[in-house]
Amino acid sequence: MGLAAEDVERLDSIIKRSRPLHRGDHLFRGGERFRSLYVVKTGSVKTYAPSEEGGEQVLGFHLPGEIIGLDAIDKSCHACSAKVLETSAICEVPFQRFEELATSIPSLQHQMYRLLSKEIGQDADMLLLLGKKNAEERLAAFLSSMSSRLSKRGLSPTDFYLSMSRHEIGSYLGLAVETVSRLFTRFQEDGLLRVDRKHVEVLNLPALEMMAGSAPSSTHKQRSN
Amino acid sequence: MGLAAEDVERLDSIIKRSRPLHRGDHLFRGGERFRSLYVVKTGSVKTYAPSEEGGEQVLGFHLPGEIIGLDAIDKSCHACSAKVLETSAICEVPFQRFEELATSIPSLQHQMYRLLSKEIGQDADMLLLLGKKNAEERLAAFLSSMSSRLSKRGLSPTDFYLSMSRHEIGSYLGLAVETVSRLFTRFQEDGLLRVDRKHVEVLNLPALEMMAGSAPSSTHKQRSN
DNA sequence: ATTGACGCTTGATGCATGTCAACTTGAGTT
DNA sequence: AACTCAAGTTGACATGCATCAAGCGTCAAT
Repeated sequence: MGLAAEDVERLDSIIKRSRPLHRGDHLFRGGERFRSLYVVKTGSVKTYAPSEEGGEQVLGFHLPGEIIGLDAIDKSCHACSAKVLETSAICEVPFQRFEELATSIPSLQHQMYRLLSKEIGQDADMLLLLGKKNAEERLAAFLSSMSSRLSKRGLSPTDFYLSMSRHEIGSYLGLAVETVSRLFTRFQEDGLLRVDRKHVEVLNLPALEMMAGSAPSSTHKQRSN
Repeated sequence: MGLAAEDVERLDSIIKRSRPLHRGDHLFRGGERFRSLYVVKTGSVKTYAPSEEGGEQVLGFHLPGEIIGLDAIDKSCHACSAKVLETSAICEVPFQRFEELATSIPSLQHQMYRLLSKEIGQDADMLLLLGKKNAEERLAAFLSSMSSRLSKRGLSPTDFYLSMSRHEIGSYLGLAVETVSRLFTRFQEDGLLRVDRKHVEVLNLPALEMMAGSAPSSTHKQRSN
């Protein structure tokens, strides 16, 4: 991404590779001091805000190639927790060293700005989703997003396993588990998907994307505020 | 904020100050090329995503001291539009120059990371709000936020004018105008506020903050997913 | 194989909030 | 003043989705 080979090497040298982590392991917990960013190599991770009395709000799912912890730079302290959803390989990037390195490599610094900015843009998309879209559009958007993110990594955009539970999907999308379950059933009935537990086959990706693109399916429009 | 006087001067020298802008003026529109960040000096600005057929989703309100345009760094192109809500003084910071400057001032670079990170953290708060909170909690959170942001700038935390319409508040909070209106009325009946058009007096700030802090008021709890 | 726990699905019901409609108010214009 | 128009308020009604409840498949441990 526009870095000299020598710089890539320098960057590589500060990255820590840990042994594979397993389902349920934490990368960090809310309240801990922020030291490193984490990059998913393989597997998947969820970030969530533990709320009082056991409830939790899922803030995001992180697939290979994606970065975790950007929100903690500001306060030098993690506001959320990150938990591994399946056996995963994660790289740790000590932030202070990274920052020193970025100072001497302008193009790295620029990439970092872009990365942070991209995250902000994605959050804005999510805001729009939660603010304006109905249940059906939300799940369609979620599946479209999974599809495109996986295909970016060379995986099938139409055949994949969801490492998160229905409950976690619901929390992420601001829906009840039951609603998510019903929608999976409906999407299958409508010939959009074939679903078996965590295994999803997308049969009609364009239709899903259309649905996600804020075009209510029923003739009845709601939340047009 | 940890910058040498000399560096502050250098930063100052790249900032453009424009004549005051007026209600309805645009800082930029979605699709335009990204060149500068904007800092609100006085007044207020809203950012919004124009959707097809005239509808718009309000993405944020920006008060004095706050920065606009961070989401556009990634694609070098604005994804949303920014419109001035009242007569305002706005500073323009050409981003390319800023970036060059940051390269030679490590502490400025660090501040920039913090700024971007902070934005991400705030978006996460908003995600939580839209995903989990009911109408009452949302408006309480909105008012608490306005209160604290204004007081940071030395303005009254309990007596202020809202420069945005009820419709815009509704769009921002994912609620219908009517719901917002009813809530203002209810808050007033409950002795939390005194409201007259755009003028708001907060009579019981702690109660508002309590309400916003994801504690459902009615005994009936909902959206505990 | 049995048990238990958990995640998922499905149906029935209720409520919060969206939608529709009518009215009021305030601000600007003539 | 009288008029106009947008913004806000309020009431009546409709509905999408949460909630409650029950049942079922799956998996791990015994």
